[in-house]
Amino acid sequence: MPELPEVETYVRELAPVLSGRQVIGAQVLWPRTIAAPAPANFVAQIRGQRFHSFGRRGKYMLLGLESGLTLIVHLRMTGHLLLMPPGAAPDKHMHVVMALDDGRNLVFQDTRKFGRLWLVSELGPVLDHLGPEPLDGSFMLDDFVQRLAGRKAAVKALLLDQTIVAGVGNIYADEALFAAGIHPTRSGGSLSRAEAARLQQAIQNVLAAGIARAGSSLGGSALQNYVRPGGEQGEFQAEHNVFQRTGKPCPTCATPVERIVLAQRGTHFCPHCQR
DNA sequence: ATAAGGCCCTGACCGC
DNA sequence: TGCGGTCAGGGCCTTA
Repeated sequence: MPELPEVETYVRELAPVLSGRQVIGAQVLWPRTIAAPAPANFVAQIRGQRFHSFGRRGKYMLLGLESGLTLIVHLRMTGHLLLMPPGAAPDKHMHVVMALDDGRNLVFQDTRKFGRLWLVSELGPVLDHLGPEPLDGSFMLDDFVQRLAGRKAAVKALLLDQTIVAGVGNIYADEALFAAGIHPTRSGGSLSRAEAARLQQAIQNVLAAGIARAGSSLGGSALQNYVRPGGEQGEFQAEHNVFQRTGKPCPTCATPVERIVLAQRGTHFCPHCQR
């Protein structure tokens, strides 16, 4: 599933190939994909726009256009933003097709239809709810400690809350808790300052490592899982210590990795190393 | 304010 | 082989 490292990989790989390209037309095949504006207005407004700048906030991709509008893309579970050569075969999961001036198509494809696109002049309404960005120096220990203080919810659930820290999803939450040696069911408020500091550092480390390996592609078909804009897989799954490794030995102590359900999410951890 | 649960979706997988 | 049921899950919404 696309989290911060996967979205960052998208931005880095799309920037050099999309920069300066113009959208000459667009089709919306599943209207609910367009969060704003109304789909007909989205089609009218994106026509003629030229890609100009590339950024990311949490799990949101920010594709800046020359006019000042921004195309915001959230891939959610199974979304892909693919750059397809001329004449590539369409499939039923392609919900938005943007024709580019070089003959290629920029296609939003999403099996489960949870992903969303916005075309907006102001980012605030879409992004303002997000907590600090974990890798740009705005993720401060004092603030993190304060956000966890008094919280009874499991620390794993709090890591998935995008208002506490932006961009962490199920994979990197489990991996960060493992790296910090913290049990996922611990309440947020029960963490000492030293534990919060370890967790903060672990979040930054696993996200940076994920980016360095172009994200995590898990088993299954390309339709279901993260692949890069050109269709290639990421490589960070080879470095997962606990995520989707139920029953396999913990790399540190060889205790079998356990799986529980927490906040409606599969949660993987080492019962010996994480306390 | 916080926590918990439902909802959106559909392919993969399981048991019969 | 075919079929029905269950599962996965990010963010948003409702409820308590």
